[in-house]
Amino acid sequence: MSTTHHHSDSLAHKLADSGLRATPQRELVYQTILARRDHPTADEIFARVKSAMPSISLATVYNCLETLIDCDLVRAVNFDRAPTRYCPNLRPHAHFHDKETGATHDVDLPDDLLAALKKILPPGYTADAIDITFRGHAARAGDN
Amino acid sequence: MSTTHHHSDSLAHKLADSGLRATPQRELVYQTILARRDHPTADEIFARVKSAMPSISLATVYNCLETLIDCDLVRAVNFDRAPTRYCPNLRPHAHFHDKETGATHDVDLPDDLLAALKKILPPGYTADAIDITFRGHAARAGDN
DNA sequence: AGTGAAAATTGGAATAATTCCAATTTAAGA
DNA sequence: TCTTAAATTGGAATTATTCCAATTTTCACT
Repeated sequence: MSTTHHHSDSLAHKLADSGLRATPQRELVYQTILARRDHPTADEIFARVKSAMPSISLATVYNCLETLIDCDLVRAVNFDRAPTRYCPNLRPHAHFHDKETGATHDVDLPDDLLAALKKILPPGYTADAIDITFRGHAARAGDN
Repeated sequence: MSTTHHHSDSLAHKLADSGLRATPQRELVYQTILARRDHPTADEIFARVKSAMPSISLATVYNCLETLIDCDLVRAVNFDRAPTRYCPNLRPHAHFHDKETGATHDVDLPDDLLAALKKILPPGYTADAIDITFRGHAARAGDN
């Protein structure tokens, strides 16, 4: 009925498609990533999830994340050597990493640009995935 | 006189520009990265460097790499959570990571594409750097 | 050439994200 | 209900990297 419900269903289906089970831990981790799309780390997800399910372990959070990634429900995002962050945006997009605030924003990637990118590959090379990360800063209110 | 010599000079100059010293360790690490542009890890660089200078330590290799990066002589390249790799190519380029062989190739990035990429940022966002990584595979000789 | 201060190197300990593992718990089907 | 495979759990292990304190080197200035 609710939007949340809708997402749970899609989770259950996607898991079933891969022959996996829809456990409470997996649902919770998924809903938590969906609730605030701020690219949390595994530790942050663990912290958020614990209040609703105090018995969950960090290992399980890692396991769930791996499962969600395998089912293409979540993407892992890496900036340099920093802890991996997790992103529920499945559309093709780049990431903007703000050096000053540490925040991460999604930047939609137009189809034509994606196509242009693939064209710069030498013949014989096939890209299954492209990761694009901008690093910089956003003008703050008051900047001029 | 030699090409190698030329590079050493540029190293010394770039270091001096930043008020840093051109030590034998820094020269050697830099020459080693330049000798085979195969994006080695710190451990690999350490192994290659030890034969010419057995007394060098891994900590020094890390220190030298950090220095070279600060002087813009070398770029750090990260693929997912794998160990950082080091790249002496200073021109704007993307990286192609071959899943099958593990090899990394540079892919030159045309100016117009770079410009097009910067245009997708929302107003107010400024990118100081863009990292682009393709993951995929290269057709092998014999593939059809 | 000699000296002193700052910078660089070194080995080893410390850190931290992630993975591994063996034991227990849970779930789904016969 | 029973069986079996899958999932979860806590803690140990791994590993790239950073930190640290002690030593060595370098450079500028006499």
